[in-house]
Amino acid sequence: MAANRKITITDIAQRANVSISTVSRVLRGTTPVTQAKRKAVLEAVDELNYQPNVFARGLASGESMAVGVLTQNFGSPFYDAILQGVVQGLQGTRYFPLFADGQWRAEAEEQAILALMQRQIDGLIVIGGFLAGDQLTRYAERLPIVVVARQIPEYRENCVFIDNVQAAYKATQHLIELGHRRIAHISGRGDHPDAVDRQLGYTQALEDAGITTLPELLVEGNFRRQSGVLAVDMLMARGTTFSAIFTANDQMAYGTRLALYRRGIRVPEDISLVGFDDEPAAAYMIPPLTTVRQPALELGIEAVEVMLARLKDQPKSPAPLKAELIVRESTAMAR
Amino acid sequence: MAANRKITITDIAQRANVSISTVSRVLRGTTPVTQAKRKAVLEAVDELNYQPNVFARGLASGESMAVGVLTQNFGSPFYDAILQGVVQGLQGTRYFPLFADGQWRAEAEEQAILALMQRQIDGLIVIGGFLAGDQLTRYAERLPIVVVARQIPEYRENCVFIDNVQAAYKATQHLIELGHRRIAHISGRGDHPDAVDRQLGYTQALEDAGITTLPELLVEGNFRRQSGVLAVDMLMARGTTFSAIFTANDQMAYGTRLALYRRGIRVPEDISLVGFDDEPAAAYMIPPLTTVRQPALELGIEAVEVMLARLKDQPKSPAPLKAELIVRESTAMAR
DNA sequence: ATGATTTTTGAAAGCGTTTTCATCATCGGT
DNA sequence: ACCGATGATGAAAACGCTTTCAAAAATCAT
Repeated sequence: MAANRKITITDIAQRANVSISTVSRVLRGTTPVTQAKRKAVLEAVDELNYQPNVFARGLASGESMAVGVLTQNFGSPFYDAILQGVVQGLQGTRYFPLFADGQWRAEAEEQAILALMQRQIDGLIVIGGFLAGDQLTRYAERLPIVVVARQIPEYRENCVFIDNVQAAYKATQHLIELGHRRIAHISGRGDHPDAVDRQLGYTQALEDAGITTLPELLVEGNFRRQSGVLAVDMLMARGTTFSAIFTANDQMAYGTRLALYRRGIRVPEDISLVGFDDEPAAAYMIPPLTTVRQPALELGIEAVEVMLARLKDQPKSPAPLKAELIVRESTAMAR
Repeated sequence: MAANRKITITDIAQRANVSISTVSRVLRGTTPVTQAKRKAVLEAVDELNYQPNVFARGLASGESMAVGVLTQNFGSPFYDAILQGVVQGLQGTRYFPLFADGQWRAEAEEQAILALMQRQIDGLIVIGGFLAGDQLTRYAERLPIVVVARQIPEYRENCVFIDNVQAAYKATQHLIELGHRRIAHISGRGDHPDAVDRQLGYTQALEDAGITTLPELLVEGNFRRQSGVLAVDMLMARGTTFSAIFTANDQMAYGTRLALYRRGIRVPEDISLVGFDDEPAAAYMIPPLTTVRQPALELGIEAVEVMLARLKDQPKSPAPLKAELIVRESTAMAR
């Protein structure tokens, strides 16, 4: 039971009475091998509990059987849900995911990508992020990249995302249908495409309903909880009135909710609140949050599909995924 | 700018006018090399933007410079915080983390470990999990393992964890000091050591205060939000009364909170609630949750330290880390 | 200077696979 | 039976690095 020498392909070859080439062939299934030998090899593999050495394989074949996954931050519920999808999608394939995080900073992101590439990844899945589009397309010349939850115009064929404008439109529309007229919007970081698209959806919905957009009802957040509370402070300081708030993600909705709670403002009686993402926690907010569900898991899975297809040299366009409004208890008719 | 052939150590050697052995030596710093050559090599590396091939390295040296990190579930805030610590701790070292998740199932956990080992990891950090202790020690014969947020008696020297009994004791004591006498406890999975320790702390605190532990105030959850709401249903169905609830983690506290909200029971006016973990979201619960803060980030960082020390063959015992009670607004004096 | 050490260096032998290439066996057609 | 094709197989050459070993160069004591 001690640390007996690592067993290699040579051991298998001897045991099965064939050459190592043959062993390799049955293992990879690249070239036909007679039944008898095939069987002998497989048995030997089984008996000796042989595990091919990934490094030797990678070195010889040039393939790492690894796909890099760049997220922004472990612990962000929405991103993590996508991660889960990726893991799920990769399950059962011969590929292994290598994760790295970009910490919401283009620079860190770039470093992470470099580290992943140094690890010889065969492909890269980028979840969100801030890295400039052209930078990304530059890397894409070196290896297949698919981008999730973000849209890069010049690289559209490999982007898996939902229509943020439309999704935000729906959310706003819901509020309008409930009779709200003065609807505040707490947006995401202005340099983030998702943020601008969601704000656009908000504006359009208002416009289509003949409601003029008021700048004093708009405040820019940064997608984090804390910025939700700050945003409410800001809104209050401005002294404007409003009966509903639409935040560009759930996290900021939680912050908003807390700020309102502190002021004794009830949700949804006094103010209706709608978020964006439908993180698992949204259903447990007090009161449960009305929000736009992004199919995060599905996004992750789809990203893997697209990636695998490209790795197989049979490119496939991402299937369109739709966001859906989930009405819970944080929204009510305007008084 | 096309995909010019990958540059290798040989290119550097030529450019710097030395042998590849010398290049390898300056890169690894294993053997002294004269200033002049060293400089030449470094320049060549820089000019050609050379990146060593990890596979070739791993194959030749037998080291992968990768450490496996087994988590239970991306997306669990507490586990993710530890993950962050690990990432942070690894930053700047030559090691790269390889993540895998065990999905809260011993079987999946084992598979994940196998997959990681196949990737030739130099060490393994296991975060929590259910894999039997002896199983784990068996793997530990093959490569260095350090366990975080879990205590395995026979492997104590490599476990980084906090004293759950004491931490739960503090939480319960806090409730007692506020005048609560009938305190319910929603525990974690009975097969999880953390769960039993926390319950033990709860029982002891009660005992020390001369309060008898009532079985009807105890209900077993599974650490997930949903089980918090189920637990409250259960408690209610039993028809017992209580003025406070201590849940074995924050997630269940959220579920509990929601169940109470649905019944129109106020927190903390009617019932005080305390959680465990202090996930970032706890501060944003309505009302902000009193909870026991586990130093998750620090746990992760410490785990890495211990691992790196072992990898350097200079074993180091984990530093003790303490949990801390964070009093917020979900607890109040008993009426 | 000289020989004995010590340092620095290059050649070459792995590391465990994959894959090309040549060989050998097998097979169908005549 | 015999020839050309076809298929299965093994030998050996990569893959890009580390590391041992021995030679060459530098250093030291005398």
